Amino acid sequence: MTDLTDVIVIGGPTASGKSGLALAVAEAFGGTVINADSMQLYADLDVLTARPPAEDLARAPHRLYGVLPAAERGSAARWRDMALAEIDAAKSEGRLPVVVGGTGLYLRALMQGLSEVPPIPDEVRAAAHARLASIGGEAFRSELVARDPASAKLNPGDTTRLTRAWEVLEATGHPLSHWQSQTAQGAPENLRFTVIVLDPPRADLYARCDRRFDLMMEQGALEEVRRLDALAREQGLAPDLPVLKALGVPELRRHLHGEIPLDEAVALARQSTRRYAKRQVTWFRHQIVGKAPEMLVSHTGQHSCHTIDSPCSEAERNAMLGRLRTILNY
RNA sequence: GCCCAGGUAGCUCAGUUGGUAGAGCAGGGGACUGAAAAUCCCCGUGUCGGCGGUUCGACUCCGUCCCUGGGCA
Repeated sequence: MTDLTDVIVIGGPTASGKSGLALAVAEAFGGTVINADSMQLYADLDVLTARPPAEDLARAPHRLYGVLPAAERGSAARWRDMALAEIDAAKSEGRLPVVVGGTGLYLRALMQGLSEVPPIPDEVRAAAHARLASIGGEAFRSELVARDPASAKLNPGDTTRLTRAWEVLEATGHPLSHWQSQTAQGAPENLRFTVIVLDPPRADLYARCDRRFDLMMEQGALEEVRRLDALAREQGLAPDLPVLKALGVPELRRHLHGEIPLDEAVALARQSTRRYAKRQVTWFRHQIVGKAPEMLVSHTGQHSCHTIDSPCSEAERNAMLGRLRTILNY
């Protein structure tokens, strides 16, 4: 053995069976499951984010599920810090960290690191939004490009990245591209990642997405959104908070506000779930699997990446556990 | 059986006075560095229901047959 700590990373689109596989791995190797899903982080979304049920939580330690209140904003950097801390904690208990989730950016941030951009004050951030809202995307982009030519690659409609570029320039005096080219956290030391990416056939995946949303409705998704909606009203939550953008939340809220019938809300929510799954497939294909070699090369070069089709079948799952047994020398 | 209205992309439909088709949705592909379940970008060839006919040329006009709605018997 080495002084490295093995970390299992499980990614893939929503409803592909990640959580089930993670639990199986954790049970087989004495692991701790660590959430890498941006929405399962929030306490107020339980059924709608398909958080593991109580009986699963009882079978292995689970971390970073439901740890943030609705009013807070998570971020890739914040999650990375929390995840590294949990990996350390698991390590000190002699448990295998099993990081699982569909937020590709988080997983890549964990394995590859982010640039070290100074924190942006809330006022600057608010100013960026205000400016964009007052002059529009085209003009906002033009202004930005005049000061930071590298941001010319951004599309006028890409408001998220435009405001990010603007606020970094404004708050730090350097363009975002400067930070991105000059700083990088890199891969964490003393960790060896074994990445498993789930990639079910598209038709199966979509069928599972649809079925799962129906199941969420049966489990009280509407009630959950009703509570969240009431909370948003009482606390005057900002409409652009991440929780309020979780799949199904905007659609079900529209129904609760009397704008659309329930069946239409459900159809729309299933639709956005499928689209999201497709985006995830693209992300994992190019940003994780496609970049795995360069991303995974770190202090030992021993990391590995595996893609499997159907983690739902007992056979595939057992085969994967067998491979891990070899990799982990267990 | 008769009378209407339709049969055009996976779905719902446009299609100008005949010059071999285009929207929305669905779907597909892609981007992605502190909001990422976010935010964006790109992609439309299909026996125009079948077969005949008129015409230089038919999704378009004529005939006929098939199918689907609705009405009358």
